[in-house]
Amino acid sequence: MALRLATWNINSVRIRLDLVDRFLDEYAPDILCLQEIKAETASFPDAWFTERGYTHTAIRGQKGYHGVATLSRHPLDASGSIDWCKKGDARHVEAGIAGGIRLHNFYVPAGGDVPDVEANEKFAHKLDFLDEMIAWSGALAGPTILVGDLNVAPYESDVWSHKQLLNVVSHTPVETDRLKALLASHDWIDVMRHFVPEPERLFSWWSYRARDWRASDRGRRLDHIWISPTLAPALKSMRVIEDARGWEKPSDHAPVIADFDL
DNA sequence: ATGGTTGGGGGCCAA
Repeated sequence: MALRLATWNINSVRIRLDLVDRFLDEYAPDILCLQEIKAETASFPDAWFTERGYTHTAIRGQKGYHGVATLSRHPLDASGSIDWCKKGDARHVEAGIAGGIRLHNFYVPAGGDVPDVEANEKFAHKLDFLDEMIAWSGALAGPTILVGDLNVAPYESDVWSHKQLLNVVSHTPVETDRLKALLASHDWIDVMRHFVPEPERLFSWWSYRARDWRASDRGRRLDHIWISPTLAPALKSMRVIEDARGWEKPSDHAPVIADFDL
């Protein structure tokens, strides 16, 4: 059974329904995982998705900030979420998909501007969140897929300039070390890097603040698709849809697609 | 060294 999975930090789902429509038309994922929906669960446009065949949903929204949604053409079961760092934030939702696979959709805290846990409690929260993920991941059993905006670009070629970003939140050693520990904690296969090994450039996010995001190409790989090693034989391909970053009124993140044959 | 842009929600904060 072919299964196409997509993950996309949409930066407000309601303001970007036209872009989502185009993406669904052109790429037809079976499952779409969104982050930063910026809507309460009750104001999520689920009827809009139902009309387009995404009749199974697992949504965790909150007012104004964050929020994740998993939308599927095939049944989802036993959805749930974890209250990371006991903050009550909507940053994670999980559900069962075909083949007994658990799918976890994450929006890891961005961490603010200053990479110092004493001066910046948002950065401390981000590191605590990653530490909780490492402990959780180490205890996982069964086939699992982890996707989402992890807000960390772990490798040198995941950013436009390793040296210039070493002290920039998303690529500091305390963050990249944690992401590598998280990868090791379950022997995760980093699907994007599986198909595009270092040192090839691989980005999924470009700042809104660039004059010309495509020309300057100062991107980072903040979005991820990871799978349990047992799912490796089912993995077929991966694409970053960079074009979508250039669509009208875009998200600052591009969607990432993985294809499986389960 | 700095500022650059976007969205939500309500008169700035988070990214």
